[in-house]
Amino acid sequence: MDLKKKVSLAVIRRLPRYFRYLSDLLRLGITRISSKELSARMGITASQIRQDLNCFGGFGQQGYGYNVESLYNEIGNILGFNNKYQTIIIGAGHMGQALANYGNFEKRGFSLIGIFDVDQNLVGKKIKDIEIMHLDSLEVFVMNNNVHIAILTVPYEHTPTVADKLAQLGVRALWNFSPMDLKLTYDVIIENVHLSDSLMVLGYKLAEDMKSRANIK
Amino acid sequence: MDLKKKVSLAVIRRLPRYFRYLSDLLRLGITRISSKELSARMGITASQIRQDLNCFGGFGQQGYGYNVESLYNEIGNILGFNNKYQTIIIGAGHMGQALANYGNFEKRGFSLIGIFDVDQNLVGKKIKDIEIMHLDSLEVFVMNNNVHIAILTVPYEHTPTVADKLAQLGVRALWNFSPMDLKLTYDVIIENVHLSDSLMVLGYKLAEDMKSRANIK
DNA sequence: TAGATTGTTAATCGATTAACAATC
DNA sequence: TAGATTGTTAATCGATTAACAATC
Repeated sequence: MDLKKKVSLAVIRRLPRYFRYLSDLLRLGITRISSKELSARMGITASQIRQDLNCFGGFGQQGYGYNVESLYNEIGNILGFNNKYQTIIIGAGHMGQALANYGNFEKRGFSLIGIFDVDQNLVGKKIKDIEIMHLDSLEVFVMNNNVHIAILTVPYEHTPTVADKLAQLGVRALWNFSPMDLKLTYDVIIENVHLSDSLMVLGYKLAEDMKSRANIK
Repeated sequence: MDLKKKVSLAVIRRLPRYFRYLSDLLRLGITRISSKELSARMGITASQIRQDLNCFGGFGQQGYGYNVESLYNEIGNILGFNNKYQTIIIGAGHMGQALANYGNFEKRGFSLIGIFDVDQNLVGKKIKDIEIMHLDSLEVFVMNNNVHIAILTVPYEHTPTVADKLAQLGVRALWNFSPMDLKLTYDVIIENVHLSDSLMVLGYKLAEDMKSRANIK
């Protein structure tokens, strides 16, 4: 049925970035933009911008460029901002609470409907009008609610167990903050964050930079 | 002086992952591993593993494979875990506090020496023995301390100003959590996290998955 | 109409994978 | 020595960039 070939993940990962730039342009009151201008702003080639966008359709017009607002809406659609995803957070530690408090997810279609933890001191506490529940009530909760996404911010050692349970209960996607690669027997969508990996890469870049500075001297 | 050509960022970004797997093997008491076995565990090709490692040196031995502990140490060295990086956090909101409380960074050489915010209700509060300071004291603090890295968890609109100031004061690297691409006139190392981009990609994957399921039915 | 800029094909570049001689 | 597995070169694959005809 779907004849067009799958868009590569490299392209998909650039979409949120396009969206942000278009959102900025919109705020600046700029109504049209050419791939060349956008290229200069974003620091990528105009060619890549046109290739990327044409994976999804011809949103531009020869001799004119792209209409900022309509392109903004198109990319929003592609990213699925019209969908509504029911989301829960597992692990109400510092990171879990930080994510719960981040308000911007809501307006992209991710609505938080539950937070779980095993710590009795946290259970009952409210974050953004959502009461933290005990992990024991997860099963019943998921069965009674259509949970699309679970955000995993649990300690390292509990990650595989919790992830497997969620998959088993039919949760479709996991946003994983544990520094661990999930290997599930169930078919679930996973997006890893691995913050510590990112910091280590920064450390590497910094070490390289310091080395090259030392060489110049 | 440095004749070997620069290792690509794609390779660097895999190093923390190798390190994690080796750390697991070490914990399991496994002393040697071949690229083939590691390949099976990590889900990447043995060829890629050997190529990656050989960017930095010949750590293996024909007919034997790699010694887990020595490879673990080598990668730790490459990632610069022996270096000590003095780190500060700008923005003591939920995310800033979550990062401050994350203990594992310390053992990778990132030591937290200061936290700053503009909110008077937060100033003076202690996180992990570090007192939150007012942003006004940033300048003096950076001049008196050798700050290598600043972690940026400030609101969107303040990001460019703060980033620029840090760069100007000589901070070498920024770990940026703002959903904004920093463009600095100063020469500073930047590693972006862009959590919301990651969530949007998850949303896209999920939407695709739901579409293909609907088609099968 | 002339100028601008897209959509798209072709060329290039870089990253991944395969193959195999070297060697433990 | 025979078997295993690396380090490294060559082949393949995919992603990025360049070029240009189509067209607004």
